[in-house]
Amino acid sequence: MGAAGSMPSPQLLEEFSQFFRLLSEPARLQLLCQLKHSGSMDVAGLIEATGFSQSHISRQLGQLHRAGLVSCERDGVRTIWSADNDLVDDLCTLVQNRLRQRLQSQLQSLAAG
Amino acid sequence: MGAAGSMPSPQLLEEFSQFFRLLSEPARLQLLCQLKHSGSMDVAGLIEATGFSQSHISRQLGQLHRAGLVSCERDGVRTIWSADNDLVDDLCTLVQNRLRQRLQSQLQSLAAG
DNA sequence: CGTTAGTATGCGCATACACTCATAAAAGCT
DNA sequence: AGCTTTTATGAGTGTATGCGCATACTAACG
Repeated sequence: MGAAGSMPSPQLLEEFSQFFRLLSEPARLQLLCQLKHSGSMDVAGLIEATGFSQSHISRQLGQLHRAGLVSCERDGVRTIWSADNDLVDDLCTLVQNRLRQRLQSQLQSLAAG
Repeated sequence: MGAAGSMPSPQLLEEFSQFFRLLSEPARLQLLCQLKHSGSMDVAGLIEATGFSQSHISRQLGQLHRAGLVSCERDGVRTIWSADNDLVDDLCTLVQNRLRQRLQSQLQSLAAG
């Protein structure tokens, strides 16, 4: 019943949704996880690991970079990318817990019903 | 440098991104926050609060319902909707902290540079 | 039944964006 | 200077989906 916190402003809602949109693309999420997993990689490594095209990877990394989720340093002509923080991991962990919890309750209601 | 956790499976990545996609739409996020804020509402109230069309609200609530983020109970011919858990609030809080932290560091580098 | 009120859905339009190809820009080597 | 390698970007295409209009379904009440 009774309510709780205050409503976020429209601008904040927009920022939230923009951020979540970044994570709503499997390719971007995969790139992020790959960088987390391997520490830091160049684009050739990401092409090898994901099978995506060079231009696709470059664009997705650009978006993640503008959002501050990855950082890069140039090594001569190459660019070495790395994941920048643990936020995405934390978000995924929360979501995964929720998914598990949901499947468990579905399992229970299936057994009970 | 050294790596950390293991890579999520492709299926899990797909589930994560599908979930985040749900939150990547300002309209859905607004509906969720409105329900959190007001406790529970019927569609008429949501139309009033958001200005969206009835069909739009019905569709978005349908998506949120399938994901288990909102629940509904029928009161005669009307349907009363309510937000189902705190996951989205927790996610938004994490993202908001990150946004604030990022702006603060930008502010610092502006003052320093 | 018919009528009315509330909700879900088929259809269409417009826009956003992932993805590719081709090409430009950047950085090193000779 | 050119030549090579690596990354970024302009242009185009196709698909997904937000959103509204109209309509069909569902449930109460006469």
